[in-house]
Amino acid sequence: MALKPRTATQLDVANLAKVSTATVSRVLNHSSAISPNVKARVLTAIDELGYIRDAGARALAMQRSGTLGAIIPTLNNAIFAEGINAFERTAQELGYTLILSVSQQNLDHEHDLVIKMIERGVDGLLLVGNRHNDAVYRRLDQTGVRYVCTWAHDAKSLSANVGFDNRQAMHAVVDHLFGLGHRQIAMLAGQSLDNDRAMDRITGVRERLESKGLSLPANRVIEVPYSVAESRKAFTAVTQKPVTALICGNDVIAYGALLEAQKQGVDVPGDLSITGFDDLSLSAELSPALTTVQVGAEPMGELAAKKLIYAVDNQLDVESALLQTELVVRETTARVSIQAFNVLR
Amino acid sequence: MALKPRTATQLDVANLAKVSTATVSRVLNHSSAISPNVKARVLTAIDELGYIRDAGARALAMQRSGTLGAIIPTLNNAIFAEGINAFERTAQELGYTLILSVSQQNLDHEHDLVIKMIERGVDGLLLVGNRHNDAVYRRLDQTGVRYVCTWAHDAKSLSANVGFDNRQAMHAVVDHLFGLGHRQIAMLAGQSLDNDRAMDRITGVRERLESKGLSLPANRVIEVPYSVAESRKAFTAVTQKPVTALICGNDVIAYGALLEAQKQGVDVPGDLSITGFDDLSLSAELSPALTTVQVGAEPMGELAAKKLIYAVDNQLDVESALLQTELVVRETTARVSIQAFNVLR
DNA sequence: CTGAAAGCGCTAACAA
DNA sequence: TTGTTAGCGCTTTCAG
Repeated sequence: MALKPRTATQLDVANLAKVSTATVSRVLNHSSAISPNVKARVLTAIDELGYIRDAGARALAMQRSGTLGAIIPTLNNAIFAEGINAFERTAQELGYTLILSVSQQNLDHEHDLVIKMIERGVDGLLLVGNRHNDAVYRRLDQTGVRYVCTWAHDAKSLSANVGFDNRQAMHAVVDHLFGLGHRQIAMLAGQSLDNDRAMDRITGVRERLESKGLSLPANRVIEVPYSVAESRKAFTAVTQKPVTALICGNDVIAYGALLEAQKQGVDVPGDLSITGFDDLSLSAELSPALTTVQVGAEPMGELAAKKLIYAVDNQLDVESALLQTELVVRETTARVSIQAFNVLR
Repeated sequence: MALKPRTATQLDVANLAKVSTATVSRVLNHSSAISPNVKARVLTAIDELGYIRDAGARALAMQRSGTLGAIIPTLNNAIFAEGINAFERTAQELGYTLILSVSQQNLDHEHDLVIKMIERGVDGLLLVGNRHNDAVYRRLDQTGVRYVCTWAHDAKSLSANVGFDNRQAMHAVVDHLFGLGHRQIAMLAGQSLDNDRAMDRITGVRERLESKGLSLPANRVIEVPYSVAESRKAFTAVTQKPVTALICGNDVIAYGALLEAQKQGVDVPGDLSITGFDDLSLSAELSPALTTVQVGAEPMGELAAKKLIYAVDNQLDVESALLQTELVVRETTARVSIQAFNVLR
């Protein structure tokens, strides 16, 4: 069966049921009252022909596709996968279909994908972060496609945000470590190029340290890809100077730091405290269990879908929502010890 | 801006450029030779109006959407996320857009999603596994939508398969453990309901054990959801009887077993050998590093996209491909010790 | 090389 | 309650 057979159309159904196509459309859409008799005939005809309607033609006529787009940096990061999983599930429940594209963390590429999404006629679009090419905003405004930026929340943003405040979340981390007596703090951050969330996390750490009279000099922060292996490689360099606490850009990076510390015989949290960000499900299971920031990717994905669809369905602007993060203190952070872990180890 | 502004159409471009819509279509599709002068006028008009074409209308006219569908059990499993990430990337590179739906591991739900995919006019469809409702196969044949079943390979399957042999992969695991002297083997499997891959892995273990004169009685295999926490809970029960080796349905389950063993003071691999399945990137980093089966989700996703698109573009049947899995022996498996780990621990 | 016109499958007035 | 008739925005013969 290499040739695409011509499938039944509404017209075929109409002919078989001896009604007009308009009537078929009506029973399919429950749009107006239909006599039981006619309705039954139509339903039978549909069944008999195995008719499946053409959503594309429908969208063309209705000027509404029933699809939502989502453009994310990568799927190879459990936290994005979890958020999109929830977004898709919610969209599905509310009658929408998901079109998904991955930008590979490249904003120019993201722009091209936005155009493609508009071509596809998505009714709403999910984007990650608050940093996008100007052309993206221009196109979105021009076409009136509603969109929501997630994984971040900036009160000053002109776009709708359903997300959390990355900087503030890091403030809580710094406060926690400071309260435990840590003064020698370094950071293993995510790569900030084209990534405002990673940037905000660095900024959050830095500004909070400075507000306490400390600092985060450039040589105390190393940026790495979100990967355990890469994180391990950078661990030694970032702990070269005396360091009692290491703040990681996300949980995956923290796993790398923790595993490498253990391999090098550095006691966590005795010699070194480590924190993560995301609270992946594994983080609670490790030993020592990881102190981290819970971001709630699942509720975020769900809420983003709801807000977006509500706006689309009611022709309103998308509403923002600020989600709260929570510092989850577990076993990788402890009061700084007398003989702090240092370069002499 | 709550109202969707009317956006420029091909007709607007045509008017501004003083040509016919057919010409606009031609320059957009590079379909036939155009005089440089006319082409320039069209391009200018497009730019001036910020024209973006309507893929839906295009699909209706061409009877081809340029989209690929994918229906997967869940995204909350790194291995699926990785496979889909590769599938999407490849589709994108070849000019296709991905429509993604999650079936939540429910075959009836999957059927509904297949119908929706057909409504959307996908040119090709990716499915996971070889077990689907009869109606799914019927609809797919009826409409002529090409599809490929992944994450499994069965030479007897009537559908195209791009995947690996789950049973055979487990044979290698059993052989490995047997070679190390293990005779008391139990299994912490994935849930086999609506999941032929999980089922095949159990079958693979069982048939290989039996071929060696051993057995896998029902009380030696416990099925658990793919979650570290759930796996930990089941660990004690499955190791109740004397057991020297534990085969896990995937890496996540193996993580749970490993962590719980460590917590209970069971030495791995001294007292108990543990194996996983998938070879997630973390598996190589743990200590002890996990012995597992590498399945290559990334090349599989890529190949599935290529095979599917090739078939669509050339009106051919989709070709199957059998991918090889590889047993990666690391540190969680070892020769069975004299005083085997047993119920007396 | 370019234009005119038909039509992809559906919905939405407007009539009846 | 039902049918008729325009399109929705695009591609594609067929002429010229």
